Amino acid sequence: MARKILCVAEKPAIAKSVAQHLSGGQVTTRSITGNPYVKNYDFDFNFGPPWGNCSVTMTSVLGHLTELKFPAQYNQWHSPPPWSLFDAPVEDVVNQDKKAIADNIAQQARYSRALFVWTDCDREGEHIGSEVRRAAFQGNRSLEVKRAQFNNTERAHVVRAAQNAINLDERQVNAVAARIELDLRIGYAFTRFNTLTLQVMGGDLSERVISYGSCQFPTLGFVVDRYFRVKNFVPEKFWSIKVMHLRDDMEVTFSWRRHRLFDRVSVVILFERCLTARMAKVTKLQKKPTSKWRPLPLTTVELQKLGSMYLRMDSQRVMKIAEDLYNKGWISYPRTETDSFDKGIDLRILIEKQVQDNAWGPYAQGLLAGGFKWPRSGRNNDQAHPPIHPVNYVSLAALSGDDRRVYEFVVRRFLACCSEDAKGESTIVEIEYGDETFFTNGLIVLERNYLDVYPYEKWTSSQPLPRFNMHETFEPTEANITEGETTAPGYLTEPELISLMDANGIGTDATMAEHIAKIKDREYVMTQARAGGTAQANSTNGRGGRGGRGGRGGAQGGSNAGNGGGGGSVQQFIPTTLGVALIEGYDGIGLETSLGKPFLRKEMEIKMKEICAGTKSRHDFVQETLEQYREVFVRTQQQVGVLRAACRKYVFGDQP
DNA sequence: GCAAGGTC
Repeated sequence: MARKILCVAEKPAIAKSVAQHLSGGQVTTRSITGNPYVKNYDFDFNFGPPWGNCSVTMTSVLGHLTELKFPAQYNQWHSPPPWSLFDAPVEDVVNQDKKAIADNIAQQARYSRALFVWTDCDREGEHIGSEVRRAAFQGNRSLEVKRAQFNNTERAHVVRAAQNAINLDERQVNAVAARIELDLRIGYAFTRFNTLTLQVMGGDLSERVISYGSCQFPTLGFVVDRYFRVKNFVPEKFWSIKVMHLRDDMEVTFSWRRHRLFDRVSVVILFERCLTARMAKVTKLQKKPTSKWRPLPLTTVELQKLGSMYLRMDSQRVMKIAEDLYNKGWISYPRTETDSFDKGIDLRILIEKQVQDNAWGPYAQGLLAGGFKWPRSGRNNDQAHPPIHPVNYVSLAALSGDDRRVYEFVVRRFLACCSEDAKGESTIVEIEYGDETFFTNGLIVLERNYLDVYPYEKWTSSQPLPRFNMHETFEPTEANITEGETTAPGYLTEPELISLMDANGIGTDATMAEHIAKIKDREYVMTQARAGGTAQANSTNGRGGRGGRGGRGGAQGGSNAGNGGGGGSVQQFIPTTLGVALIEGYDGIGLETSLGKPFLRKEMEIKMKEICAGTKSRHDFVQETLEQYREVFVRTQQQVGVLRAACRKYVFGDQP
């Protein structure tokens, strides 16, 4: 065997399954000294030209290998002063707990011709690849470095990746290197500044760390923003017209096309015209097929949102359980942005494994017997992992409490994805009455399809509608003016917060739950059960004037959550006085790029993409961004009184 | 005593 090649994956599980596939099962496993998780796998593989048949050692890291740090002379908080961290030297060091892993790589590199990087195909993965390269060069400077491109560990795909390796993408490496540097400098500088300038105010502020992070602050900002919208909400009166008609012992309520108006006099005038007209006329009678779309393949963000909505677990708990289920081999990798299945994956085999279950087995059987439909494709693909799906069957009896509920959700969601949409027939009856238009909807659910295996969503037939004829006229049984008042939105719930973070590029699928936990831990926010225990998100905003059958039907792809089991009430986020003071303080500094808003972080994300596209250099990006934050820093220092005033007002309750 | 990002 002429050549030896070293392969390094991002995590042990990938190293193991890639080794299995490439070796065809002929593999020797060795433990390494100093780390219980990482293993070395030895086998032979033919990489094709120019490498040919090689002896391979496949190993892994555990995520990032190195960490960026300030030198020891910057360890004190007071001096050198916080602002010096903007251009202090930084050094890239191997974490103490990763030392053994780096040494293993260096050692294995010593007799290798080439290093093949098998980290995840995303930006962070590319950077981890560069960290691996550095470790390998410690053992062998003349190593050739290649990168395997793969986004799942299906056998043929892995073999193809091994035989078509490319080079590391230095642009992606640079983009991440810049992010790491910026997060470190800015995070440390503002954390020290906040803590030092506010702790001298004493009292409740004297002992705490008042951290700033490019993700934690915008996350807090969302919570505070909603809090003020609730607090400052002024109810507004509105009026509407409701028409009722009794026919064949069925009572129909027609809703007003205008929905509602905020001016009573206008409504009275329009209403009187209706009464004067006396007769209503059917102007539209439409029956049409409608459907409720089956869900998309499951991503991490969606799992976290729905876990909170359907299972009443906070996002950190859901992720912890999902990781557990993954490590035990029941479900696929739980951190993914991908919401479409690769054409290469054999979904039927995965469905077959679920046939043995008592609860959903028969449904899975039905899919195999002809009900199967290839899942919808969403727009997101991280090019690294497939959507979350069950990979092996485990009986619910073998799982405990919350594990059971998460596994069941993942399975049902997967089976629902592979099903037909629910089908129904919707009827719209529209009438003209005076100068106004009113309508009513009817819905008959004809085929439940995916809903049979996915009880988390509800779609039910409405009360039957009596028969109407086109152009017929009739005198409505009753018509009156209804009155209502807009209601305040609720405080932010976890699914809403995750949606906001996702939409604004705050954190990644793997870290969103951590940022939320962090601002709780720092006592910037607290959670509280929503009074009344109603399940739904907010937006009960002004339903006052709507009548009976309105609003049903045709809820395509909407997120109408059923309560889907899992009692308890929704948790909502309320900022503490400190949380409010920080956001209001920073907003009060008067820069449009307040640290409490997501804009700066969003801009960072855009510029990282530019680096990856080759239209911006790492150096320019770092300098520009540091300049932006330095300006915020200087202004904040000058106007530290504003920040302190906000703390006096909220934390100490002083009257301004 | 500080960040965010990987993963166990």
